[in-house]
Amino acid sequence: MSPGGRRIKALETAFEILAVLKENGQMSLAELSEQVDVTKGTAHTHLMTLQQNDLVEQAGERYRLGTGFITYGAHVKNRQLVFQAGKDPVRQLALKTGEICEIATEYDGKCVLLHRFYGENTINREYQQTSFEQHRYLHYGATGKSMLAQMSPERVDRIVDRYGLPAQTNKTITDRRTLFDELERIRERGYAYNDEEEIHGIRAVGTPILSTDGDCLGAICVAGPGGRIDDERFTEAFPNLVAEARSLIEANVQTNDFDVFIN
Amino acid sequence: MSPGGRRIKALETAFEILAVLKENGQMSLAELSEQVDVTKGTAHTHLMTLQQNDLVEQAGERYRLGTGFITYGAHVKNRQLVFQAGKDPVRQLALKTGEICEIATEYDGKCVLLHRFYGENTINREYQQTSFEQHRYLHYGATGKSMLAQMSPERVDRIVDRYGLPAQTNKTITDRRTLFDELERIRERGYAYNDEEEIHGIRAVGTPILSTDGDCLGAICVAGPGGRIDDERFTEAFPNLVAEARSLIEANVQTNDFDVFIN
DNA sequence: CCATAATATTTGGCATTATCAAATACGGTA
DNA sequence: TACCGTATTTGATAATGCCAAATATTATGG
Repeated sequence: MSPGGRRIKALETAFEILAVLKENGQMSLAELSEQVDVTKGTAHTHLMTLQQNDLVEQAGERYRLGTGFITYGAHVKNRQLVFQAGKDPVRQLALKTGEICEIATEYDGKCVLLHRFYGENTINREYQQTSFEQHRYLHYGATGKSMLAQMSPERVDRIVDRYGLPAQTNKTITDRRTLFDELERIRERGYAYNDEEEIHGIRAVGTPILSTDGDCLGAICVAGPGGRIDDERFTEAFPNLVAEARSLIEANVQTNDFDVFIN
Repeated sequence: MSPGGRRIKALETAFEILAVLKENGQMSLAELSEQVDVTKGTAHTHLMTLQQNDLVEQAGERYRLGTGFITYGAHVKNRQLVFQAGKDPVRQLALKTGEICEIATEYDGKCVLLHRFYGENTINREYQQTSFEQHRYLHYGATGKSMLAQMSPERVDRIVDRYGLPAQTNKTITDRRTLFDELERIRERGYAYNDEEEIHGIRAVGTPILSTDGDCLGAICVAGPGGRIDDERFTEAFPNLVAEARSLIEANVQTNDFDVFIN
């Protein structure tokens, strides 16, 4: 992951500042310089440079992350093939099911949530926006497991070695053997279940999105509370709808019927 | 804007790299070092540091911006009061009108698009995702003008001095006098129109969102193609629906019925 | 109104290091 | 195998990031 070589130390200091700001929301210069372990003067010069580039903003005496991240983030998201090809079909999926639908991709062995669409059944604060704020473990959810199922066993092993299989609920897969069996079943079925493995009471059905030459571009899922998702929807209706969306998206990927590199 | 003082030069170099990468999408080391005007060695060390922090990723011999921006961006977005308070009402607005609805805020005299909700009428690629990738001029649209209308004349003057009033279509406001008149009318009405001022064929109705003590937190709007938005909807239905959403949001802001700093 | 304190900001100087230039390694091609 | 065009690493040094201390700012209380 981190191939030996030099690093720019000043940049690493800046990253520490950004990480601490993300952690704490907003901080005074004194708090910040204490946490990051640099003098106030140093922290100040860094903050000024970051501010000038919109990655930090200052409200009174408090510093926090700036709106520049929003535009950079949008750029990265918009250049994800699976998002470009998937946004319309997945939006349709959310409308049809009335539930939450997500598009995700994988980076560095973790799950990156790209977009979430809300169907009409979904109510206020049923889902945490903060899922976007950190990459999640792949073995937690339907999108993650869909993507794991597309990887070589060696790659899966390496990911598990690196991150382990921490539990999120009492149904989370925490055992390597169980995980490999599950991935096998996902490959057979073509889609993945998540039955309260990440959040109590939440079920989801997901499927990977493959490019023409078989690369896994990401995954999609539909998710909702168990109260609204009975076994019929969970095992019949949703898998069919998800498969349908997948076909649409993969057709989009093939025809490239969208602009990936528009400016 | 840039209060005198020192800067971290290495950080500025990193920002140049990020900006060039955003501009060009993806680049080889050679291209990049040429554009940024540093040696390949220097660029390489920077890229390694950026990559280690997920702000850059490497695909073969090409570098591009990384998924770390997505998580940082989500963090910033989720901490915007207007987004937390507005997301549910504006989603409802999109469902009711069937059109596109947006939540935006202002930073540094520009418009920052936070979120866009799609009603069922909206079709594939009707709107550019790239609006998220850069801050837009405030005088272009309904959200921007709503926010301008809440500022002091001095502040508006300073913004116009700084950015000018560039045209986007032949209906864009390009004259300071006209702008001030328009802002006055917006204040009287309580909402702003955008009749093809930003994009040919697109009309929008927007309104600011104010905090309890009168600060402007941001703005919302509903937008769609002229073909679907006749004068009745434009001047009657939409203003009412937008006003209704505004009331809901401002009530949310007051009661703080959401978690801004959840983790 | 001044004194006090706690903050942010600026400045001087030195040790660290970001940078350049050049050498090396790597990957594809003929 | 030799070649060429990449990326990557390395050595040396001029530049600068950093610390420590000085100054400015802002808020608070008597």
